[in-house]
Amino acid sequence: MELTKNTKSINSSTDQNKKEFYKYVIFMGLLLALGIAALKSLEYYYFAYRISADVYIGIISVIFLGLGIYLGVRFGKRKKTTLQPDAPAETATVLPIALPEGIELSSREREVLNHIAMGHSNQEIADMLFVSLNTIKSHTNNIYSKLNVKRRTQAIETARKLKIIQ
Amino acid sequence: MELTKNTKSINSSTDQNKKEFYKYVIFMGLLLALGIAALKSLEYYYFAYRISADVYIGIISVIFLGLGIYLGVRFGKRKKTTLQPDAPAETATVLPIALPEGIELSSREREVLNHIAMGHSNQEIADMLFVSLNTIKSHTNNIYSKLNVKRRTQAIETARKLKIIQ
DNA sequence: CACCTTTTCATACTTTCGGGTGAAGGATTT
DNA sequence: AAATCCTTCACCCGAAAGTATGAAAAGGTG
Repeated sequence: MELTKNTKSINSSTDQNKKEFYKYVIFMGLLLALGIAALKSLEYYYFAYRISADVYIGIISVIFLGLGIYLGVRFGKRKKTTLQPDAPAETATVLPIALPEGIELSSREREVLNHIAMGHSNQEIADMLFVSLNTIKSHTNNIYSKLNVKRRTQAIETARKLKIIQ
Repeated sequence: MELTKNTKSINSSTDQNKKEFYKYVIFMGLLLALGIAALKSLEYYYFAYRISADVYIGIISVIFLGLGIYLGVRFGKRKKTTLQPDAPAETATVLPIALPEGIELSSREREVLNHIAMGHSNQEIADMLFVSLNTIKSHTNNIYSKLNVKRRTQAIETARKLKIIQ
């Protein structure tokens, strides 16, 4: 089960990377065109107003330096997110994950689930809702059954993926 | 004891940032000097061998573009190692939400935190990272101390608010 | 090298969580 | 009225999580 999850997330993330790559190729092409246009207009000024050659070269240098830095930062970040094992895997899983049938939490269960996601203990939830600890335990166990999980942290994750909370 | 540890790590990390910053300033200066030298030598060839002006400008553009990309990547990476693992996290943390002093989780702690957020039990995390359960317990307790929480669910909530995860 | 942080691990103890089972009162639907 | 679901509560037991304390090895820094 764990394995299937992993492969799924890997595949989807690869697809996303491809898309991002194409995006960047197009983006770079546009930027390059823009740069050449800027260069040409600069050239116009060069001949029209006779800027010093040094200044001209300096401007070009600065422009391309800035462009390069920008691209570098962009690509650096992209590489970074691609290489990261944790966060991207998770976000990638969010999209293609299957929702387990017509699960419906009751209103009370949703309420308890929200408290769980806020980091409250069962005792705290019981106190806040003016019911007994056992009641909250019942609710939590029902929630776990419906979400098909075994722990409250998993319940938070699953509920988040299913957009039940947040 | 825990507190002292935190403040110490904060100070040292700030110092490290400063040092790294100075390193990069020097590094950039050197690169700039190198770039100018290259430019001048190119200029020499320009006059000596009468390269076409377009080619000359093109070479300059490419050089500075490469330089810029390199610098951009370097800076992007630098930010990554200094602050957080996730690109959006780091940028987002600065802007919107209050960060409780200079909290810095170690890389291993961030790793464990991600596993916690994914709903894994301590035992599962221990198995996945090939360390003992006690080690994970140590990490989790350190995380709780640094995030000033008492439970793993609270840690998830806080980390999410602080954009340390997701 | 000394110092500090990080990462690792251990032991022992307490608290919280989760699983199983059962049940009672209320609301809604059939 | 019977069936069903929701909400409430109880008890017990095992598993997981959390607390406290200590310590040792590895890596980086002055």
